[in-house]
Amino acid sequence: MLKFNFEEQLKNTIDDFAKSKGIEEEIKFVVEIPPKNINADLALNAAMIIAKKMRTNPRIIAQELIEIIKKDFSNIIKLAEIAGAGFINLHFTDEYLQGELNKILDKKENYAKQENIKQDKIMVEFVSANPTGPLHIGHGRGAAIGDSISRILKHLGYNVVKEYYLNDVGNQMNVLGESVKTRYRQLKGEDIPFLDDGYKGEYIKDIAQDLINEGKNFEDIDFKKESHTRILETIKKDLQQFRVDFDSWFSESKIAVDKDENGETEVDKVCKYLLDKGNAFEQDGVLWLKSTDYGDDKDRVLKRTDGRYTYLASDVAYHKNKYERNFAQVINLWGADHHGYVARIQAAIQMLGQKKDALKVILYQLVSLVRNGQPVAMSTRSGDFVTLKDVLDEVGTDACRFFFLLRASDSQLDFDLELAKKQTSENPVFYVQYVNARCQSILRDYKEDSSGANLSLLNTKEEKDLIKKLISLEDILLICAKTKSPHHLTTYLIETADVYHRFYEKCKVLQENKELEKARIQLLKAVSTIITLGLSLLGVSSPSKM
RNA sequence: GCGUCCAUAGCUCAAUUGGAUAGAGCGUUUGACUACGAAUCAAAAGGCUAGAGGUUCAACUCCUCUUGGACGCGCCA
Repeated sequence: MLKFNFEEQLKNTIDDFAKSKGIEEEIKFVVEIPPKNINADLALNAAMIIAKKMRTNPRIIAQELIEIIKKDFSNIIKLAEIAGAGFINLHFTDEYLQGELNKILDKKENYAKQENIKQDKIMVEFVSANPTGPLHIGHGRGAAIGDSISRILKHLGYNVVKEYYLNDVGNQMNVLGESVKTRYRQLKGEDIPFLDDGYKGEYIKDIAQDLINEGKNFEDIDFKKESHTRILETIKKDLQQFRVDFDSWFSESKIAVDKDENGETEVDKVCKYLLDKGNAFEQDGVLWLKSTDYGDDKDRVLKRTDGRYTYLASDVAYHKNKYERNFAQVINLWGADHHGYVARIQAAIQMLGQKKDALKVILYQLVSLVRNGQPVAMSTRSGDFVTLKDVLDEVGTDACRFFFLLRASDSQLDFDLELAKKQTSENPVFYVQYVNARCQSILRDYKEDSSGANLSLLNTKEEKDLIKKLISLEDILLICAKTKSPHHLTTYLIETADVYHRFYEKCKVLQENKELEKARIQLLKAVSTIITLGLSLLGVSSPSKM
């Protein structure tokens, strides 16, 4: 724990200092891990901010601040120096680094858990693919991101619920049933045309064929129900293979079909509520949501002339339900093709009395499949998309998840199937997993007790760099939580692997000097802990042999 | 036409959300296995951050315009 812990500790010191200079406002300084080309453990920008308010030279302020830091934090900071325009660069004492290393060794897989975190309930809603077909590769990216954010938040100590919203009512389910029914009849030899707007994928025929094989009477088959159930089973199986499990499956029928004692659904009620509050209005036989009041560029239809509700109406009721379940924060993962939807749902939750930031929508860009640098067709003529399962069967869950988590969600992702399968350093998954394999190959043959090793013997540059890298995991997780972006963790693991392999080249672990050997064994244990923990938060395994 | 996101090394992408000399991996070139796993390491080359203005001590990051891409724009879900 480098940055955030230290920021906390410094806050009072800096505020007092600012007050002594006659500044009453809060100083919004940051402590950061400096760019790679800077030789320092942490950098502090407070002097520049204070100097700006005082209209004076930041380097003078920095010098005064340095004296105070040296005095107050001598146990943590061994060197503080001015750099650049007025940055204060800080270097940790060896004792501090060893202490943090010990924390990793003590806490093991519980390292970086936060003790004083707010116990707010957070919901992460993701995938939520319609049960009209198997998950495709795009759903996979959403699943990986949503699941990893949840794992990270959970690890830090938040109370997280992962939910899948199931759009299992509405016309699409009828179309699904009819599609299967038509295929069934065609397979039975009837010469009938397929539906114009039916689902054309091969999986529809597969379901029809299964139903035929089961030999039930045509009249007895509820095609809609059978199709829905079977597809949902497939989705659940795929998610299981992808190591994604949901805490909760929320069916749209709960809010759009189920009625209370007055014969009203949740959708009926929320629309009435919005109408009463003046957030909705009727015009030309249509019920409109006045979303322009909250920044949307058009008002949106809630209820059509034929009396049926739109998808939006369900979604508003669904979000109302989320907040009724006391989620302080709601995170939704949507494919970027739904971006037009953000403004209206943001508008809706504000009408329901929530603050705008009670809902965070993470949009992820679509995935392009590539094989050896050449684009792969994403859908076939028959209407099948490349399914998540196909990709999982080909490259494995580890590689698939890691690749999805490699990039920021708002950048388009090229997924190279051949690269993901490679077992060389070109493939970052193996590069990182190899670290643990190397550690374990030494550790499993080491029979002595290394606890109580003298960690101060770890004093080469490679060893110290490695320790610093390991103990910054906590900061990385906090950054991931703050930005809701797990890719920082992926990048961190690759960097950590890099630092480890460098250490490994330079510092032999097993050797004559038994005291140093012990200390390095302890370091290996810490590396193994951090890599395993980090990968597990991405949902990736870390085998001890590869 | 309107809107959202994007444009960074040959390629794929980072840059801790306004901070220092813009970093990685791959690819390329050159080295390192009679030491714990060479699935590795060391070194080099590679950049006017698409272009033009602006805001400020400080801009890849914020604002305006231009160019080029992806995706939206239904009383579909």
